[in-house]
Amino acid sequence: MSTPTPDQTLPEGAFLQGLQSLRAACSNCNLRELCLPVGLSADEMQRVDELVRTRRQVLRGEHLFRTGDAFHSLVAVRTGFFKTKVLLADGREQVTGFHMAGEVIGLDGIGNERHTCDAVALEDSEVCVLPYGRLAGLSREVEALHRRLHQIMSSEIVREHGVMLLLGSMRAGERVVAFLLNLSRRLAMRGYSERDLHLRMTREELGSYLGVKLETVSRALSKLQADGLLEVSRRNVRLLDLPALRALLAKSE
Amino acid sequence: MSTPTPDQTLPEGAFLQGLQSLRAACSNCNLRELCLPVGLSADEMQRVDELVRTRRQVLRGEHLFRTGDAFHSLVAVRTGFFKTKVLLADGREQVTGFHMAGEVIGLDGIGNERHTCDAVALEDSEVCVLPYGRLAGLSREVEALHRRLHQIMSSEIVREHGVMLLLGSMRAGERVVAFLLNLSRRLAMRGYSERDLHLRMTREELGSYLGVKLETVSRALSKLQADGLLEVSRRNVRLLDLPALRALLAKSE
DNA sequence: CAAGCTTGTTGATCCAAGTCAATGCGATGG
DNA sequence: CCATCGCATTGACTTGGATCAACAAGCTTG
Repeated sequence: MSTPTPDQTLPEGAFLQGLQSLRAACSNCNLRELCLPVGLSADEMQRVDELVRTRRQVLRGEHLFRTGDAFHSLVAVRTGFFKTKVLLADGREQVTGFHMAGEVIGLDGIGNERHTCDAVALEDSEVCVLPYGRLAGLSREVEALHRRLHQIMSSEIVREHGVMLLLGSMRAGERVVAFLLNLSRRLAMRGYSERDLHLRMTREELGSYLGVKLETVSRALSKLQADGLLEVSRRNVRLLDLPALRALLAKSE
Repeated sequence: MSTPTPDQTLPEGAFLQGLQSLRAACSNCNLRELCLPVGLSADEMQRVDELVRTRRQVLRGEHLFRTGDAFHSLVAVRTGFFKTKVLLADGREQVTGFHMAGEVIGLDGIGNERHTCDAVALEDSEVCVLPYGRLAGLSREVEALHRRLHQIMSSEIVREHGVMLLLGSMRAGERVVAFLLNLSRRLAMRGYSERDLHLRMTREELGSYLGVKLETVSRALSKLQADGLLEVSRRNVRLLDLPALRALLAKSE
């Protein structure tokens, strides 16, 4: 795996059992600047720690939840990578998002106590389980947490507006570029290179997300490579000319 | 206007000034079973009444808010019809939703205190202004309101998943049918006919929402009419065979 | 009520992306 | 170490929807 892992702090076999609880705390998690506890004071974060006890391992290909599952918890991605997808009656599926460390999934379940989409790990991953009832309860006591929850949901709405714009108004090549730049930005926020991307999904999954066929994704990438804007080798993409890529989106070619 | 108005309870020129506050109350609003106060007890609803004082008239074509505007309030549509849209740098726009009585708009602004889309009235409308700060404050005291706010945001996320499915995985004809059935259901929930629809948007706006061109919308409607599934006359649509229309979506043709 | 908009319909043509098919290439496992 | 399998690429051909264009049908407005 060519990508560095952000999580080197915690030896897998911590020999003091007591360390387990410390291990599952937001307070000393390196994602705390990105994840649920943004905007919380040290005190407040400790109160959140008390309910974020459970971590869960999800292996590549496993479902975190499925459409129809009862909703109990949100989950924050700690390591790894997920896709969420919705299904049409005849089996067609639409990937609605890709989710990485520090992002919260499961918001769709709050409304009617059932999940309305599937979440699948695209690589071996670890998530923090956030029991919704307790989270909601605490958020009525801790204003910053209340705000943060609203903010997370609102941001998800805004993100989806962006996807709708992409699906409804862009051509295939633009969609691919928009996706790559979005991924680049999210990786940069986490301290990774904004130029060297390792795609965690197949061309088919990416195509589903972008509303095009896998061959179209492949051709779009080849075209961008031919134009000298990036290098592709299977799932590794190096963005060679970020300004030019951004310009492709700024004005419609 | 061929559509009945749901609001016949309140004479425009109420002669007792005191009635104004009563007028702007959720407690005696006929939309209370659909709108913000769903799930609230009578007592709780009265507490919400105290912050939902302001109504605002928005004329056809007027903006309720614009991208970049500072965010202060959510708004609940009381009468009328709105579209929300996002813009691309080069001017292309994507309609992200159509909003009718009882629906709450402006959730996109919570995340970063600025609106990220435009909301425009498609007919003369009236909205209830819900000052966000006070709403958030009250929701920390009134648990049912807290739950309801989360539910509204979650439902919006789920709605958008549906639009992504539509934009990413359906063909033009299916998109039009999905839209009509969705509108039909929402009208039925409000006590209107599920068969007689009056579209409030142009073919172009509908096309933008559906990710196709206006001519394609027009052709799809003509095709459905030729097949005997509905009648179209400009903006009036009568659904003649709801089961058949639903079947078009259930299995891919 | 005629002139001029805006909106909607329909036809003819074109092209971006879909479909179908062959090939390549890395990983995995017997 | 070779066979297999899943994933990706590329080419040839097709097609659904876009584009361009003409026209119709309501509305405004003078």
